[in-house]
Amino acid sequence: YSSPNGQFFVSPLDPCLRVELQDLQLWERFSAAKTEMIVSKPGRRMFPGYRVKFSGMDQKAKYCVLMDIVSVDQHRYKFQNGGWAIAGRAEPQITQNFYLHPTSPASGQDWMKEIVSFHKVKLTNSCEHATVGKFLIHSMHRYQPRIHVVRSDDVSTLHLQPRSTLSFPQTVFITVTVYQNQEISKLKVENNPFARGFRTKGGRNRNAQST
Amino acid sequence: YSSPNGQFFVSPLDPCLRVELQDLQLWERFSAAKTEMIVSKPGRRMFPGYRVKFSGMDQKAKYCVLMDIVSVDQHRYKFQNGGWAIAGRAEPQITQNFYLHPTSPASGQDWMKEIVSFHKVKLTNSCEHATVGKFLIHSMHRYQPRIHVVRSDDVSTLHLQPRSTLSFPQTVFITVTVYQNQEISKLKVENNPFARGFRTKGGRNRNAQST
DNA sequence: GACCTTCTCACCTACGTGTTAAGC
DNA sequence: TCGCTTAACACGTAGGTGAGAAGG
Repeated sequence: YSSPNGQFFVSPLDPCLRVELQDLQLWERFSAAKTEMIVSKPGRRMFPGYRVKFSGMDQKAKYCVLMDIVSVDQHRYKFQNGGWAIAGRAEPQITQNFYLHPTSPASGQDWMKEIVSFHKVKLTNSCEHATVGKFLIHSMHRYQPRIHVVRSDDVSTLHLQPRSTLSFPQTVFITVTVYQNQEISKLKVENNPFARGFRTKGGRNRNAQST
Repeated sequence: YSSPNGQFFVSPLDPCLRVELQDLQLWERFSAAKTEMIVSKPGRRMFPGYRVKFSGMDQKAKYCVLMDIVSVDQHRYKFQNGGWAIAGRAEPQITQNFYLHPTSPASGQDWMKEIVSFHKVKLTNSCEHATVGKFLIHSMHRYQPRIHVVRSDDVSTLHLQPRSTLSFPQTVFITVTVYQNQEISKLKVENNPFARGFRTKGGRNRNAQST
């Protein structure tokens, strides 16, 4: 279902619909080093932020857009000798929790007008802190963010309706409470504006993805 | 339709519904000095923030809550000799633009659970900057914010459905681009946390309304 | 000890304030 | 000149960073 470069996704349900992952180069640099995302009690944003662009929607039809994060496999991982290794069976997967993008419902025209951003969602490992916009997931597990598109403006019956589900392999990540791979923390510091305080005095990368 | 102290409002459409203005004392101190609100091109928040509390809703019914801002009279005003005076006819009123509270639609139970805040809405005098959550209004005119409650979860037909409309006389204000009355700017500085930098070194009023 | 989590911190981004001076 | 608007500014609030120490 993907285009040659993996940037676009096509849904069998809605063959015209196209979804394009933003900051693709950045995602691929992280992915090549095995992306890590911090998970914390109060919740931590993802970096890079999850942002997509839609095209091929019916301009006048109404759509809802959702996001969720699902397990990629049944393993628990550990970082050992500079690499990731399997370290036993996964914790039982927590019930999927969909996050409805606050623009929902909106017309295809509105969705396609500008980039749709999920950069404010947070990852938490604490049930008590798991409120709307926070995904409750386990540390040391591999996850995949996904996008769901539902052609409807009835928010109350979304779960009953057919949906197009799309995911980008570049966005798979392992959750950690502290970064394990120095290459990852280096990429974070170099590209996340909020971590600018940790950059070496060189002063490059002033134009990276803004939040 | 109001309770003796003007704090509660009752709708003929839904006699059980009660709406209570928050920060009533603060609003009344501003109102006594003739409230001014800054209107700017990029948009300016109101202070005090517009916040209400609902009670008497049907716990399980679905409601949408909207806000708008309407002209109080047909005059343009000017500040002269320490007071406000009429200075000609009003500019033609701009088409009413409803702001749907992002919690909509939600159950009565959800609406009554916590204070419903519109403190993030902004006032602008520029068509180009008038996006969702911004009210386009004229400077030097008098306005009244209002709340609308619609018993429905169908966002697409809200304008066709019966609504309960409520307004608090304490929240009437005159728009300005620069504060005219020193008493108003003093009240703003003393009570708005974001203006703390302009307070005299006394350090009082540390516990005023937070945004 | 080994491994992972939690807390606190300095340092940033982002943006809400009234004031002031310049603009029209 | 007068009246009003705009833009730049210093100074706040609010909250997003990874590092490092402490805890389990």
